[in-house]
Amino acid sequence: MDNSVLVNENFSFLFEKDLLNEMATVARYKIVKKDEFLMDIGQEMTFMPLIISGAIKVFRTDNDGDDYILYFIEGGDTCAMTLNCCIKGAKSEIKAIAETDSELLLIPIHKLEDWLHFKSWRSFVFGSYNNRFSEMLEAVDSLAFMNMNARVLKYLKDKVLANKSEFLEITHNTISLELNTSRVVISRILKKLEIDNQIKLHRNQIEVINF
Amino acid sequence: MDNSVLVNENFSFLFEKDLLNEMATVARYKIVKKDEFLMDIGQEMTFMPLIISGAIKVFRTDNDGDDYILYFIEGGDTCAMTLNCCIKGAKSEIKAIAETDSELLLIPIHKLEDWLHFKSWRSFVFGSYNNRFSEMLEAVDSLAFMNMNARVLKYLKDKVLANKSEFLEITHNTISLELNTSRVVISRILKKLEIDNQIKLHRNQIEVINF
DNA sequence: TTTTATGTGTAACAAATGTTACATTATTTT
DNA sequence: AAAATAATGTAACATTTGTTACACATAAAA
Repeated sequence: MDNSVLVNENFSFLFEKDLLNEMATVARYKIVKKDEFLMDIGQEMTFMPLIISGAIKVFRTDNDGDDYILYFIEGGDTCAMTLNCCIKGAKSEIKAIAETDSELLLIPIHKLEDWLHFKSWRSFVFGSYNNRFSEMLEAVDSLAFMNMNARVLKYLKDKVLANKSEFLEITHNTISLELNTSRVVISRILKKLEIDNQIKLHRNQIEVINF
Repeated sequence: MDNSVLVNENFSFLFEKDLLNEMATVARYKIVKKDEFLMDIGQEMTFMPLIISGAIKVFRTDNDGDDYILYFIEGGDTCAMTLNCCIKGAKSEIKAIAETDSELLLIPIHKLEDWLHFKSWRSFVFGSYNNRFSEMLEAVDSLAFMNMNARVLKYLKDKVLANKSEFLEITHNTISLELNTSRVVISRILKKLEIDNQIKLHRNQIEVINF
């Protein structure tokens, strides 16, 4: 399948015709497998990823290497940090990892600015910023206003959306790493959620109920 | 003092001549006093505030009306949430209050998009997004990785920068409201910081030492 | 000047979250 | 099949954060 078909099939509802044509000539198609790194802290970006299918998870990492998950990005969207990097030639402040096998369209970063004369591109860029900003606010909401119990449940529900499945293949330990807490805390909370009939626990799998 | 002088005196180092001229014709000068509201959650924005002098503090509020301070914005900057609102005609997701008496230049929101053909405006807009995004990340860092003790100290130091003074006129109760905790917790931590020689406590005033 | 409201200090206790330790089970490796 | 590894369950305890209660000091209002 050539770029032109790919671009038109996935983004014709988002962008105007001239932009789609330009995109087809400069974009590069890429497949990333689950858990593959897209971007790490301090890394300089050379492209903007547009997500065709799948989902990406975005983390913040502290000096000790501890992670905290910020949000998931799904199809038809892009990562605002990349947007920033484009303009400033700066380094990434976040870490992005494929949540599922995903298809991406990589756009050279200088195109971000070049394409601002396209109305649809401006809407897309500012819309993406807006979405990322809202997700950052949600991350703050969780941390500032919710207890661990509610945060774990929100994490699971967000993950269901990103994976398009109520059956999550994940271990308690992984959850504890992504929420920067300990495995025992997570196991305790998950057990409470199970007794409360919100999830069902299996080895390596959590089923989210009544979603 | 007319608008033209005002705009040129404060933003000539930031924007190109043509843009400064356009700005002078549409901008409105406004003074806000300490603790005055600039923006509330759910409110629709009709202008972008550029900060000439002073500082603004930005909060997130939950459904119970509890606040959490996100960051301070200082001179020569603007609020990214306003930027979002411009494009989407959306409502504010944050609350902004004058931290000190401040001078603002109010720009009608549709200008955000109109002026994107100015290189200096694009840099400013994307730069502002970038700054706001970094500050959101800092807010997450505090919440996800730091204990209350460190968060209070960071809050005080940020406040020193915003106020350009190591003598902060503030009560323990106000701090507790802005960090969404209780007054007793704050008093306890402040006392520890004082014993630790990082601050000095007075009635209605905290002095931050060795800044 | 008396009264009232506000700000701060601190003890005692409660609740939430984090840690250590170890048992049990399932899976993978040898 | 036996041994090693990984995932989960759970008790006991430690630490951090939040709550209640009250004393005392200062400032503002009557």
